[in-house]
Amino acid sequence: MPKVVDHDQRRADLVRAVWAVIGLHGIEGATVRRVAEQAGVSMGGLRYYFDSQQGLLRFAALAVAGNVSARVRALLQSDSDAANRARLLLEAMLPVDQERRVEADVWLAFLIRSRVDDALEELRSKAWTGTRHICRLAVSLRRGVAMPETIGAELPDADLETWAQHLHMFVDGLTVQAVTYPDRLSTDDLRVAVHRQLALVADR
Amino acid sequence: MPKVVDHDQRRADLVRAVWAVIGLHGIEGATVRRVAEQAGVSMGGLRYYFDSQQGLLRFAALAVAGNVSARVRALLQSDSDAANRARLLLEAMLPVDQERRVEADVWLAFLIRSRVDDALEELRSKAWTGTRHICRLAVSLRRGVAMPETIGAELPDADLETWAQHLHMFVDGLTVQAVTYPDRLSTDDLRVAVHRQLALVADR
DNA sequence: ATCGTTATAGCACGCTTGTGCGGCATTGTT
DNA sequence: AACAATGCCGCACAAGCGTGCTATAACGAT
Repeated sequence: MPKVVDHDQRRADLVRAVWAVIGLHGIEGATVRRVAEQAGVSMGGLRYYFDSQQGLLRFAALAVAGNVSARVRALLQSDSDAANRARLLLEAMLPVDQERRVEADVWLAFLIRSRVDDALEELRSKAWTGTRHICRLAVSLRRGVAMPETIGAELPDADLETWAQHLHMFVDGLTVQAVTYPDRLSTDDLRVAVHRQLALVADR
Repeated sequence: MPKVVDHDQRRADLVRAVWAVIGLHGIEGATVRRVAEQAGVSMGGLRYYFDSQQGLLRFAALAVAGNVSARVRALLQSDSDAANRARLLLEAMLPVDQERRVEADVWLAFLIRSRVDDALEELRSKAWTGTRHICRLAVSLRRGVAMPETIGAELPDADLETWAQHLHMFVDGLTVQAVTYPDRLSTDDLRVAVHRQLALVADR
């Protein structure tokens, strides 16, 4: 058996290259050649790990979702007070630092593309369900009611469910603005906005 | 003088073709050939009115902004009660019917692209200013204070300005969700969400 | 009816794209 | 040292792209 490399690690590197390229040139600028160059690999080398461009981009999109998911999972096992956990949950989805802004760039690019690219449809659907679930968790924490256990289950109180819906929209809006107007919405502004929105949820 | 056609009307037709293509295939699918075919024109015929693809797309994007702007202007001269006008102002920016969903598709596609396409930078900047202004108008109407006269001027009351900011994010989030999850957010849902958010602004 | 301007068509070119494929390099095993 | 499996390279090709350009059709003025 010859030369052995860590395939998972290699794929992770290539995915990071995809993110970098999308951050610089948008999703339509994420050509095979450019990704290969960014990764310091030849076209053939890239093709060895991803048999098609669509597969590469799909994998890169799933990796973003995986990042968010991992952060949320880690957070759910922490043990600070409820208000803080609610805030951290939302911030786990948002570009609260410079590195994460690229993540958000990539995410939004894929979300918009998913409207016309069937290969991303499952991702889009799961993204909605996941985000909504996290919003429900945050509302529950802020209101001191039991957190929903199964993903997809609505909150028993219709009013709280509405708050979760509004929080979901607010989060999406924040993402759009952070990505589109990075010079108008600093990471601090973003944090403050989340804090205030959660205060609204708690007050009423 | 020979064959005379209404250039503005012709351009408007071509722009509608651009919108249709973007709605079907996304902005990266908006090739010159496809737009020409959608408009029932040859490539040369299209080129007669737009000397470059970039010019065509840019014009199509500006036309969307023009639509919104026209609706808002018309609304500001109507004379229903304040709460209604506030609601209608926000709805003028949102995809509240099926036809307008395409408009939102196109708009969001351009907004995302503006991050990496310098030709759209001015558009992006003006979009932010305009949207924020409309949000300030809506807040003013709902709170019964004087509406700002100049675009770009912050509301005198810092609390109200914060509400305008949140409304702006909410509107952007609604747009994203209406575009990305049309089957999960009906136009009625959208209207209800706007109504509720404005009620929050009024209540405090 | 003729002319001259304008509107439209469509071909051709150079370029970029994704992908197929044959070959070379690398390295653990024998 | 020799082998063979694995990792990687980079060219070749067809398809699709934006755009330049020339020819033709349409039509108001004369």
